[in-house]
Amino acid sequence: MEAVLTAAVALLDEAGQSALTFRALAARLGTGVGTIYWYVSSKDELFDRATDHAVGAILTAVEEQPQSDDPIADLREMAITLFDAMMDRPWLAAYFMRNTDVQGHSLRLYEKLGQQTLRLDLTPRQRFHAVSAIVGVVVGTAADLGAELPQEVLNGEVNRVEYLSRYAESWRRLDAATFPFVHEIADEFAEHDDRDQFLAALELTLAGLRLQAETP
Amino acid sequence: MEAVLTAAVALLDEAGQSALTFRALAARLGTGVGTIYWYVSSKDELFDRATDHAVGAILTAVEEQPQSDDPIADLREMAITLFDAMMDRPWLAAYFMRNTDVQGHSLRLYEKLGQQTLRLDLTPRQRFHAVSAIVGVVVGTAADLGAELPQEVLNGEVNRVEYLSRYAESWRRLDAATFPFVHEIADEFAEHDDRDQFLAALELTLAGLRLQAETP
DNA sequence: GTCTTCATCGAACGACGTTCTACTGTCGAA
DNA sequence: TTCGACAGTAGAACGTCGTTCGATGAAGAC
Repeated sequence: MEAVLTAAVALLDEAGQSALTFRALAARLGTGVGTIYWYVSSKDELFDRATDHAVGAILTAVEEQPQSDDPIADLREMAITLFDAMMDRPWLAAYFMRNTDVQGHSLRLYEKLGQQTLRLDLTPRQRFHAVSAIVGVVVGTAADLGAELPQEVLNGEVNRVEYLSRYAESWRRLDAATFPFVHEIADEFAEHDDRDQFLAALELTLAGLRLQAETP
Repeated sequence: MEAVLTAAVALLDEAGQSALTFRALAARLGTGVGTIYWYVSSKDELFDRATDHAVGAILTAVEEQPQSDDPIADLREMAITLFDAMMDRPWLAAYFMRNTDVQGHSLRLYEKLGQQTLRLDLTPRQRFHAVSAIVGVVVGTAADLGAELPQEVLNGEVNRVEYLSRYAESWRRLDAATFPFVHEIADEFAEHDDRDQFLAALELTLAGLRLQAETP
């Protein structure tokens, strides 16, 4: 079981979601496909378990983070740790928190985030919505990343900026009168950093949350 | 071409992403699979075009919305319209804005949102990040919705609350000392409404944005 | 020695995306 | 009228995938 999961994670790390097939996994483990079905009842469950296996490492990293006197700062720190881990493993975003029966680590991580909101002056509902919003920002941004690049991931690192500039240029070619915003944005988009984009979105949510916690 | 797209959208509406196959589409149109490949070069492109086809209707709805004197209120209105459309068609979230070369309507919608930020006192980068964050909240929440229910969608409407309560109960069975947050949340989760959850997340982001636009 | 249980294996099935070749109709040039 | 170019159509065929199933081994219990 343990071996199955680490092999599955290795396949996902090496070549992404599409590389994790029962045949490839069986070949890597030197067994037959039927054997894997003895440990796992479907591909969805395989994904769930592999995801939770990887989340385990994130969880310990989050648990080692020292707690400050500002719950919102702690939430930021946790969200960033989670996001960074998902940048390394874009496939994580697609299955994170999808089935907490199987994903015990994910649930613990969710709990960890939620505990910070317990230190804020909020209603239970507000707390629930706050954590959902934060997880949404992390997973939403990371999920985009995972599916963004079509085939350019196979080539060198340079292709990303080239890919973005090609897009930016096609945007600049649009009529400036009907697309004023896209024009203004094109340069930003060409040089944009996914992590900055995530941090900005997170900051907006956290600012809103702080406001909510401070106003009676 | 037009017929292909409307048939594709119909299939997606009736039974979700997995129902849109080249064979099913061909059968519905009374043609062969090869014919569809004459109009569209891959399944990704089919999804992109079908998505943009559906976004067209959303775009006109958004364009008919009257403009108020508060750009942030207008942003809220647009985001809600987009989200509501995606609740009807959860498959939309997975492909929205994925390839603006093909998705002209999506780009126009993006532009529409961006134009509201032009009325705010922000830097271009802040505008870019703001629109990305808002689209992220909409698409992120809607994407969750689309993949949330495993087989329960096949049955009646009652199964959703049953499904949620089963989860909530398994959460309540956890140790109260190590899972204080999950315990507090369980009731909220059992009765939670996806739209409310989205509105709360949106409100946090918009509050943060308003703060950002007001502080020099 | 036999029974039961845990575990392994890979052939086989059906569905999928995609490719390929053959076919039909239409229409301007000769 | 004939002919070839060309826009569309059609479906068999290929390889890959998730999943199922019955056969097979291994190892302790009685």
